[in-house]
Amino acid sequence: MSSKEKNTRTKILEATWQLMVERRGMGVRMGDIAKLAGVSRQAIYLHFDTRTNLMSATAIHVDDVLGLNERLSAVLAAPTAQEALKAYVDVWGNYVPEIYGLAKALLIARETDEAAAVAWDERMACLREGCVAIIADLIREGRLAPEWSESEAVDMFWTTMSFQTWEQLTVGCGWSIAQYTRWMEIVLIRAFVKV
Amino acid sequence: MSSKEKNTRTKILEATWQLMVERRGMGVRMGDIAKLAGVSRQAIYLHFDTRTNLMSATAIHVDDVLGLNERLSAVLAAPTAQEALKAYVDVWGNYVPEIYGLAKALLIARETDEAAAVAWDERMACLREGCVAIIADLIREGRLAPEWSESEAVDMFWTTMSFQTWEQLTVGCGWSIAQYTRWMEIVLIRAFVKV
DNA sequence: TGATTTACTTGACACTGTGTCAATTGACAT
DNA sequence: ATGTCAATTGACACAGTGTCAAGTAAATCA
Repeated sequence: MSSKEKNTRTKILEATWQLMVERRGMGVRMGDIAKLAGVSRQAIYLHFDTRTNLMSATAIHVDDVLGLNERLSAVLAAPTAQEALKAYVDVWGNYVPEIYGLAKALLIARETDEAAAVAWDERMACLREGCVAIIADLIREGRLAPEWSESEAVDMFWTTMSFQTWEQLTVGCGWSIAQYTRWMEIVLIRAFVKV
Repeated sequence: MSSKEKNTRTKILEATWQLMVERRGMGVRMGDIAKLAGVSRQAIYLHFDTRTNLMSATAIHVDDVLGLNERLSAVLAAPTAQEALKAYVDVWGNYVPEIYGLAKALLIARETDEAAAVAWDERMACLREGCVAIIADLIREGRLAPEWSESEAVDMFWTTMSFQTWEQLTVGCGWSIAQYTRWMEIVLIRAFVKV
């Protein structure tokens, strides 16, 4: 029953996803989504209270389908913290393009909408977990540069990995993903790993 | 004539500034600005085409009054590039709170509005100029870490100094300005200065 | 077979905030 | 007196979200 016939809810989520990616998160109206999903605009409101609600649900759906959690946590199995850090940057750097439009929309909605803020923070909390794990590993290996407290190191690591930084370097400065990961790894290792 | 009696244009700009700061850039309507400026809503449209236009003009006005350019370029007189870098982080870290609300609004408008994008990019170009100068000084002193190309170093420096990074560390992680400048200096010096 | 339920459609409408327009006022200059 | 400039007033168009009430069509149950 989960095979060919998608239910309305899923059709809406996937239409939203597609449009958000296509238009990089901009100018996606409820009516557009309804049309693409082959459903009436009001049907959307039968499943999602508000636009923001729909965006949050879509973000969760996408992370679910693409398996961000699995991808990120697989990385923590690396033999050393330093290798885990590098792999982490790789996974994230290559993941962001797949969610760019949606993430952008959520980030903008975040400023004016509580539900969007919660949805965004949940996504980013997942990223932060990996940062926590990697810094903890560095400490365990005795290789965290000594000036850092654990929490400050996590904050800085997480911030450096942020969506906005990714965006400014790639979209803003025209960097390739390869450039992003290369320099990111260098900066992070210099910042956190004792020489 | 420039003394006590402000002209309408200036009254509007200062009302906008005040409200943007008070409300951190959110929910500031044209009518609110008009009321605070003691002027009709339509008077605003006599001076500024659109809301975004007003925001851009306000941003320019504020940078002008606060003298960001002077503050930033004063820094470049430091004896060494490394000291200039530190001073640069200090100036910027302490400047951002003064423009936070307005910058935030402009950043959001940037996504949907060409004029806002231009205004924002102009502000950030000014920040970038300092980054260019400092990296150039480092090269002149032979102290830029050798893997960096000049342009990549500037991109990374500029991105690390970005408004969004400042925001995530202070507003998001609860850091003080002192924490921000301390760690920022450490990360940047490790990233760029040859040991 | 007919009654009820469930999911969706249709079209109209309220609301918010931006931007437009036309008619009007008051001050000041010639 | 007349013209002009800056601002006011109130009405309105427009876009997009969210609401509402009535209607339809298929599935489920008796």
